[in-house]
Amino acid sequence: MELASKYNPADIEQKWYQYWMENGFFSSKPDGREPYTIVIPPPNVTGVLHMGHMLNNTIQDILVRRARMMGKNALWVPGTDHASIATEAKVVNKLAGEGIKKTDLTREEFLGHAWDWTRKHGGIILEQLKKLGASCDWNRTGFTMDEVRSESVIKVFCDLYNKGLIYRGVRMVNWDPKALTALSDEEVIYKEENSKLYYLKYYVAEDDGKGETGAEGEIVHRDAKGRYAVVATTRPETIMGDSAMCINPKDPKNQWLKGKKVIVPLVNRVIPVIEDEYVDIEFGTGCLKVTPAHDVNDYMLGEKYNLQTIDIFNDNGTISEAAGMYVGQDRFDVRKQIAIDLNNAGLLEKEEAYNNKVGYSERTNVVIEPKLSMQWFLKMEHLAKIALDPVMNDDIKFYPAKYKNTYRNWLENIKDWCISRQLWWGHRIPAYFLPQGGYVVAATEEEALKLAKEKSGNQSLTMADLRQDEDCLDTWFSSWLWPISLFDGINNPGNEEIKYYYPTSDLVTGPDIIFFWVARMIMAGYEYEGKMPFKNVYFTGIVRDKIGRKMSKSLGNSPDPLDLIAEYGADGVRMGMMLSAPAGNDIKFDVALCEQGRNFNNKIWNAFRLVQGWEVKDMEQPESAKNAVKWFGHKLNKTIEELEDHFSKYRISEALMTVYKLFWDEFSAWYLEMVKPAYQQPIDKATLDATLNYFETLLKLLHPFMPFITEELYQALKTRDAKDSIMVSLLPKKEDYCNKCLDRMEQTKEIIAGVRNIRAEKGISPRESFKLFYKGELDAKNNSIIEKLANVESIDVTPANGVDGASQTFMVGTIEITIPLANNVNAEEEIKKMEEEIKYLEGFLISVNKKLSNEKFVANAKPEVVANERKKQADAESKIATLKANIEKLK
RNA sequence: GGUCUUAUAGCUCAGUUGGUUCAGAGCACCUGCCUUACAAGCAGGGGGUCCUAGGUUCGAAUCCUAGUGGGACCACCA
Repeated sequence: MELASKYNPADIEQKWYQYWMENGFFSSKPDGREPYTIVIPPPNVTGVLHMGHMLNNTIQDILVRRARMMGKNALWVPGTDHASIATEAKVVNKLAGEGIKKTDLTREEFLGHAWDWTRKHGGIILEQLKKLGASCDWNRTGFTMDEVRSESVIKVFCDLYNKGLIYRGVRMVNWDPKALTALSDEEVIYKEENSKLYYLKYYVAEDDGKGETGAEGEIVHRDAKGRYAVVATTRPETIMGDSAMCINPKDPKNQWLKGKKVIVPLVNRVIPVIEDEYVDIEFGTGCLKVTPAHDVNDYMLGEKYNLQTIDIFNDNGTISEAAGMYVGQDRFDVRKQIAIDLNNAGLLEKEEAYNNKVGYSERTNVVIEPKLSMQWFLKMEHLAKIALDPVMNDDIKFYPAKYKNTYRNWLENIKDWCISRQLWWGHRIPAYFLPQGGYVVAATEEEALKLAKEKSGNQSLTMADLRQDEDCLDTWFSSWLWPISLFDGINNPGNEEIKYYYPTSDLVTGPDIIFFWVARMIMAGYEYEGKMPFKNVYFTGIVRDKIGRKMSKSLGNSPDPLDLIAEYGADGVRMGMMLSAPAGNDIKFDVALCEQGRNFNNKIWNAFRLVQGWEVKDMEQPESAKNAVKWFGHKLNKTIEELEDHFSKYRISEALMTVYKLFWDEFSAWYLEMVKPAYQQPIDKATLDATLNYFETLLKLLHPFMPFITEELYQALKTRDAKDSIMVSLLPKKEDYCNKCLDRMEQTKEIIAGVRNIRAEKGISPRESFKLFYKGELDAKNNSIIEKLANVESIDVTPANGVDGASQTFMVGTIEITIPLANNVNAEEEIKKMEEEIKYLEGFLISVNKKLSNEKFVANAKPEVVANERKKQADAESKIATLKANIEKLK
């Protein structure tokens, strides 16, 4: 059957994925083999595939497919994350579109909608991963909120509570006024912003009207209304919450304010001036307004000096009743308005442009409000301690290692983790409040009731008397158990699966979640399994567009991965991703790389077309083919060795490039040309068999990178058993190879290239054959190959008196090759060329001689280095002599 | 402000303990070819002050110092 000259991936990808699934090649059960385990970083359940996922999952698939083909029991566990805030926000939006407010629904009703949404959109991303070729064991698909995982989360919460590591209290937390929930520190992203610094007048209360000029250095502001202090603030809308003004006691310019009281502008409340060294004398005017309810540092001052805390914001970021003014208006509207009002009242001294950093919610992208509230916290000191050393001493290896620093830095400065969220979509906190106050923590209602009875001494309590905490847990409080909970290690400690698959082998993820997820998994791993959760962590880069911008929806610079797959094939896209993705570096993605991937697929396809068209005949194996077969065997083994080295260092893009060159340059451009019979001529059986075997080996080496085309050709190469597949075949083990043979072939290639070069220069057709002479140590083993590929009719030693007539020479190492050319030589040109080379060699010789005449060099350098220089010297001298002789002859 | 990281061809990057394998690869580019597997191809070719300035050394892309320009993370700025 005639095959198309272009490979069409669409035809086969679906077919083979189906085949793999039907035969259960992805699934794994514990057995006697060495396990190799990866757990997927669970994508958001309602998310869609983006380029970051493509990169991440391609790498995981390459690793797991390779491990499988190395005979390990390879398991890649897929799953999704319930993504508390993100999903809840989506559901709230969707309901809003239908005119339903979350506040109009009961918790149960809302969760009903959320589950509907999850069922509808959940798993789309997993289907997309299948298009990419991901070899996940789909039967094991987990979800952070399914039964097993939920039970694990609750159990762990109770355990940590009972260990005294979880506590509840009022603290200043990051409040998201859109999602209406607290966030952890890690969920706040600080962004540079061009804002304004407002200078507000705080008049001194009970001013005597006269006042004194300040002592030297003091700045005393005074106008018709009296003396005043100036406070610089970026947030004038918070003045309603002011409860003090603070100066640095050592600040000379504000000495006059000591002990005074000042009046909050517009609000007209009188507040004290306090002194604390926290205040930066250099900043603004050295006067700080203290708003304990709305700033972390002010909160500390408030605690220290026992100041009143006035919470002027509602949860949604509007001004509360407590403010007394602007009630119900949005905080940013009020900022604008209050500046106008202050100005009109003569209370705004000036405005300045100012650059500062503002915290935004990672999920909803609204400005975070520091807010005092009652939350649940996990103490981190103990957990940080057990997680630090294993990474620092490389029990768990980071690739690239530079992230060890980042990791240590975070762990050494860690703060307690706020784990409660004022959301419904998530694991509800298993704390139950008693009617008379206090609470109990328990995994089930029954236990809770029992504990409540004990605690209250009231045996007649019923469930109806208990009220479960409304909050749910931070999403990461479930993700951090992922490598354990996927094997049910929390609920069934020491079960067969957790014993076999844990610790997992490699984790592939982005550095952006090193704190959110990686560090916390390590904590949970040691706390609950007493062992690391994974042995190696491969941090991918961020996928950027080709001019370096982060890919984002708003920029519209992110291609749809499925469109790419449709255009270039999954294999082509996988290769495109990997070509540009050294570990840890950001990758600049360019569709041109997918094109390169597609072209490579086509190259493989066409190599197959050639091979499958050969007719075998009972005939002797030509000398050239025999030598080619031997050589390629060595080449293959050497490359396998290189590949193993690259993989051991997680240099995956280099590994790919190595196979790429092996297939394209060595196999297609050289080997196949060497063994290829003339057009429509048959091939001998030995060569054909060897070639088919090599082809199969190459497909195996390529398979982890390009699963689809390799399966297609593996199956087409020869008749296979019913349930055979390349993906469960074994990679060849590295065997010894002969370096001398490899070197010899490199020399052979150079000679062939030299001859081709002369043809190109002189415009001689490849069909015109000629004789070749050489001087020097040429190993004759590959002569038949030279004859074939360079179209040379004979190879002989150059006669002592040279070649008759015109000729052309070139050097390959120390061997001088001469080709007689009847009428094609321009003597002058040749002489000129040779003279140029002599000039270069003489310059080279001078530098070598200089080195060798340097006594210090000869004395200090390693003997082999000196010997090398001597050899260089000798070689250069002999080359010069040869060239000079040739010039003489031409003259 | 602190910590870390990085600078090599037009682009993306390799370059291990300093020394013939040290100035490389892929892509892009230029020239010639529709040569019966492949123009998504074949054969050739050009291209770099290894960021700058010092230093160590017989010898530096490689080690040290400083500077400049990227990048990342952390902290803080009222």
